[in-house]
Amino acid sequence: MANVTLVDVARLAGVSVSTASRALSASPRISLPTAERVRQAAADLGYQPNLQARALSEQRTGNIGLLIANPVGSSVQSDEFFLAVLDGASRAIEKSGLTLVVSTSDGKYGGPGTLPAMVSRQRVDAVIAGGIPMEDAFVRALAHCGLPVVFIGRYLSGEYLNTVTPDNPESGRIAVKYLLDLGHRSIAVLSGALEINTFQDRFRGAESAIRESPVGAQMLPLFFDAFDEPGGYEMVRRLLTREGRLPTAILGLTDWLALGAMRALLEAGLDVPRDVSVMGLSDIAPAAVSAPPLSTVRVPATSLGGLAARLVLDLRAGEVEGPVRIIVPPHLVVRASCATPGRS
Amino acid sequence: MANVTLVDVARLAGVSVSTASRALSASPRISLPTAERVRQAAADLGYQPNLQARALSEQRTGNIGLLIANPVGSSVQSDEFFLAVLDGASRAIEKSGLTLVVSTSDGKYGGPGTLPAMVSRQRVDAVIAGGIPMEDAFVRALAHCGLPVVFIGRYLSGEYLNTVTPDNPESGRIAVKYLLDLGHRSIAVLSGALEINTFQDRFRGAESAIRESPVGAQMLPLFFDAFDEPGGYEMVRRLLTREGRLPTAILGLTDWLALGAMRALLEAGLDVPRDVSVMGLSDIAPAAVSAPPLSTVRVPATSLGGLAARLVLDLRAGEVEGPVRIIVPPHLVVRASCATPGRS
DNA sequence: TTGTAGGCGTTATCAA
DNA sequence: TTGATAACGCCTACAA
Repeated sequence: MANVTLVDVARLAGVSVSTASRALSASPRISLPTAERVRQAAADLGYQPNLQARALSEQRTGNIGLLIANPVGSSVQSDEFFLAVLDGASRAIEKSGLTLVVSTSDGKYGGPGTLPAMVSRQRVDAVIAGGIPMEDAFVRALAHCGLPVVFIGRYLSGEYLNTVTPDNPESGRIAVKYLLDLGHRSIAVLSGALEINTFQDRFRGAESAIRESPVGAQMLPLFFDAFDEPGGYEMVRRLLTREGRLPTAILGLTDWLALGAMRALLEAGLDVPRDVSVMGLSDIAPAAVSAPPLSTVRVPATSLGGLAARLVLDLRAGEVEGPVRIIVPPHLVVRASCATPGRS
Repeated sequence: MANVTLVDVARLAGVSVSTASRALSASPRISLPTAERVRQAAADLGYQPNLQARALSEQRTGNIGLLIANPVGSSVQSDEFFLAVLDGASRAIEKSGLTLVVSTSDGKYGGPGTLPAMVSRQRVDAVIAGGIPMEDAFVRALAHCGLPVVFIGRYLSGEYLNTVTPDNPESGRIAVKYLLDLGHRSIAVLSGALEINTFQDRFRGAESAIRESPVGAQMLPLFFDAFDEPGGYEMVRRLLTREGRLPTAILGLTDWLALGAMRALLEAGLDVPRDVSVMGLSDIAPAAVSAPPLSTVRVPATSLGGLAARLVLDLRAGEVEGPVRIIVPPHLVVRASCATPGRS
């Protein structure tokens, strides 16, 4: 039953190929009885259209590319984040009968002609691109490749791209507000480099929450190149060795940063949350099972994938003009790593 | 430069299309000068073959499917495991000019005709399937779909399938041997259900290491349906409430199991590794940063993906007959969660 | 409403 | 060694 073609269907239904084609594509210029007869024949034969042939004829592949710029082992961003994105995208794309083509990429731009193979070899109609380590030049090149491109969690200031991003400023704000509400007035914020706009946005959100708060509060910003667990650990190690009072709360702009911070604190004999509260941002799996479980702000990865897929599908179909920006709201996840300060 | 076809190349080189085709496919029956001329023309024009057309002509798609049966949020198996597999597969497949098509799947078999869309719609030439929650019936149906299929980490006893699996018995053995060498003589083993052959194999390996050891040692097997972090936690909670001496070491047949065990131990005021040693199996990211960092046995996920891809490519090319079983060796990763017993 | 014919870009067969 | 020519399976004017 593998090689049933439209010719077979047409023959069985006693019509020509073109009629069969029209009947199956629900074209208007067809009589109801013939349409029904063709559909029946197709069903009986177990006909499946050859998508390669259709692609050739329709001048488009029916493939949507997903580019994952997330070198394994970098732990730069949670791996589960991308698997969730992939899951969301996969469902949405399959539902509309298209195919998801995936490629990992280093996200680096090595001059003209260095576009991902799926793009340069014309294997896809549109692409979804995600991953923090994408270089600006790479993003720019990709954005102008001639295909609809939707970026997840990444944008270029001053350029209009199709993007689906978590509301990063809001997530920073939510985190700080929560700490403020608990009564903290001295909060350290652990961030990756501000060149990465995810951090810039989260940081600004955190900052604005402090600024706009009626209660006076102090923020101690700390930056580091590595925004993974060891990075958070290292930052807090340094924090511990310096003079003066410790902040009563530490916010990691990434769960891994927060987890690293917690490790350093615990190792120094401090109690979390009694001595210092620790707050994360992302809600990756380890956050739920750390000791103590990490309070954090959840970024909905599966939604991001699904939304990006639907957007890119609309763009491909020409039903949406673009550029489009979709912003997905985060929400607070309270666990056990934060408490009211000052009981030490 | 998008729509340069072979016709354009042929015209520029002053030859016919068929000659151009042969020249570029490095066919033997071609003169060196013409071949060179054609190649030059192709390069000048930035020619990229239309793979849809090629697929149509060659009667195969040039797509390799990757099926990921790993419902997000189940934390059944580490997500990063599959992202690593994907990364390995993606690299290998792109290197040979083919395309990776990915689909998430629930791994359930709902009767005939329930094969994944990528298979039933003939979008791929071969498939790689991975994921623990795959049902036996699903595996069987997939294995007989008529395409070459390689399973990662999954097999059916009594059936010959193409598989790429970590050496599960060996990993169990390595873990237990390490504990034995440290001097432990009473080891609890935390396992998921033995119906899942991954656990059966790991468990048997652990068992055999105990049995074959010249020193007498006792093993306390514990089983549970959930093999995630809460599962490990729960098992050790129960272990702690019962009579008698505690084992001096606990082996989780999954890192998450071990991490859960560690949490229960720490919560009960016990010290790891002074009071009880804890050992994992997998080496997922959180293992490296738990407190204390988890000693474990590493399962090389990226290699699994790469090997599966190369195997499925060979199968597709008919260069390998099959069924083929590839077994990948694990290795010990020593961190800080295990120590010599009896100093409590 | 239906059928005929041409084209999408490749590869493969068969003469020349 | 090369060049017509015919598939591959589908879609879509255009004609009937």
